[in-house]
Amino acid sequence: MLINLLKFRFKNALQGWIDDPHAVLDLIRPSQDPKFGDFQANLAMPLGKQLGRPPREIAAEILKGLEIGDLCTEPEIAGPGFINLRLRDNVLAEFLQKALADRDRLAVPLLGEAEKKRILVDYSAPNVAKAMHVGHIRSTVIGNALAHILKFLGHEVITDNHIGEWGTQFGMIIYGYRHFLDRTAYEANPVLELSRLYREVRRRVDEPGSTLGPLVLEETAKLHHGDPENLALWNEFVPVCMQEIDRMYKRLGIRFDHTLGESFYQPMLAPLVEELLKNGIARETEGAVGVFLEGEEVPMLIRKKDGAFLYSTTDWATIRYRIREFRPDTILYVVDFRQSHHFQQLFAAAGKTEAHPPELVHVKFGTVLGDDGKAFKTRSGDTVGLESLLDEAEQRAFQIVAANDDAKPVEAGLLTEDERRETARRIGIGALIYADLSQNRESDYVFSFDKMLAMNGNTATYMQYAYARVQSIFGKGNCDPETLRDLKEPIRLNDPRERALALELLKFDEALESAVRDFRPNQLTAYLFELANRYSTFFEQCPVLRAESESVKTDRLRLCDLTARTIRKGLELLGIQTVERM
RNA sequence: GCGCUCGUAGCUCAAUGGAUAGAGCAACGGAUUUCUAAUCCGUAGGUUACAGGUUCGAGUCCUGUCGGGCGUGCCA
Repeated sequence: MLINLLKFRFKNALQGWIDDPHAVLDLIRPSQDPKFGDFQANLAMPLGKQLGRPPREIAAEILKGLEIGDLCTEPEIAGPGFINLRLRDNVLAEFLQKALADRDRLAVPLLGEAEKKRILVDYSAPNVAKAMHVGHIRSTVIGNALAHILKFLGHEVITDNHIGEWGTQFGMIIYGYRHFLDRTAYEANPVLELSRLYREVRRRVDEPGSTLGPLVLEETAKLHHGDPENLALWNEFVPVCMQEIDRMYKRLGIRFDHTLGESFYQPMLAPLVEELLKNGIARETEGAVGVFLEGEEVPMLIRKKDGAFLYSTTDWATIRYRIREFRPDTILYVVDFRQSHHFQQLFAAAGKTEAHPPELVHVKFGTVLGDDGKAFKTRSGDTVGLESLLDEAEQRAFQIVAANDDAKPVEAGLLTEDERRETARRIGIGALIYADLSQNRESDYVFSFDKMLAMNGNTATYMQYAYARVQSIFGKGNCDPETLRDLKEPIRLNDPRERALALELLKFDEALESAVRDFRPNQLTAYLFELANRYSTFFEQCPVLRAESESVKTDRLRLCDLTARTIRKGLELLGIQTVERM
């Protein structure tokens, strides 16, 4: 909001004597340091170079033509030619009032029709053969957050969970089921037993000198060819696995518009390969069928020599189906970076069959590592199950919630047992989601229970706490925030802490935009942390209910209300809930 | 071998080519008869792996070296 206004004014000032004002407008940014004002324009340096004149001279000239007096105090030229801008308090107040009055969007503008896109987000995509583990959480929470933010900004978003239930892993399970089944264990907990069978077969296949590999592949091939017995087993296994997976999504508060698994595309695979063979895009190679792509050493295989299909085949068919069915402008694949090469090939391949392929983006993320820097495993060599992680998060949160509640004076009003449990659930799950989202998604991260479930410092809890403290003020002051939202009196910002908070509140829209620009939710977590931080400082230094006058009190309450709503909306977009008391 | 990717404080991580590289944790020192201390204020901690280069300006871009991770036709 603020920055766009400034850009517009600069554009007008540059019009006429600069060829392409748009190229340099991105150099208007929030200041890194408050002493450089609220915003800084860094465009005089490159323009100076371009025009062969001293940057400070250029900056002065820009200022001469810049009509900005209504928005900012007198701009300063500093250093090599930075233009430092400080907004007038009445301008901040005006925007705060707009945000306060906007019940749904906090004055975050909706995208114009021209900028709107239809975006399909492919994320989570668990493998039903294996129990969901800590690695799955990344795709799930990142995809969910991106989908929410994109939608809030005005894009049309379609989410699709591309469940893995048709690959070689099923051959392993079927083979395991026939040879190593523990019937009692299966009846007690089928998913656990299937997942054990998977690991068991996997282990045996990987043993040196093992002859199991071909037998396992044969089971997969039989399934793909419609063998009734294997199909019957498949039909038995998938629903129980899906129940398990759905339970996780429910706990995480995640829903998909579509859940079209690999098997959904199964009927399209054979025709696709035939078509590609016929039109010469694919050809036979060493008994298999592959597509030879420019610049690639090896072909992308789409049919094995035993006739079974590969994930490239399914993914290709999926792209075609999505184009036909959803007509997306963009498809995002929120998938582990180790599949980079696969997507690179797939995207290139899709370009061969689709006349106007959508923009295809691999939103890749790093691996979850152990202390040793290797892919994360527990001591027993297993990955950490997602369910036990969720359980532990909630348990830890419960301990802290209960301890804090007990420590409160009785008159503060204790939580009921149910409230404690629900509060712990929101805080624990929130901590887990936040720990993941707050990292740059492209880096690997070292798994640590303590870090992932931490509830101090830069965590969701910190924001939930700030939110709860606002609610507490409204409760104690017996004030309905609704009564503050349409006040006409301008907000006065007399204290530097008030002003710092106000300025941050007005950057919400920019935080959202930067979170989707490079598909990095950590841009939003960083913003929310900064916001909560400024609120905490304000909270310490600026009494609200005991303010020196009624008008100061009202203005501070308005800041409190907008802070709470911004935090709640921000967390909600990340898939994290707030609590009224904690 | 080739390709991709990463290397930032003791640890975990930030930083759309912009000014003096920032947080959290850990450490140390302060603040509480509280509008909720799950907090705040402060101190300390850096040759951004190394060497060149491009640029008015480089943690960021380019080249090389060293080190890690991943990928490299019948898994996903």
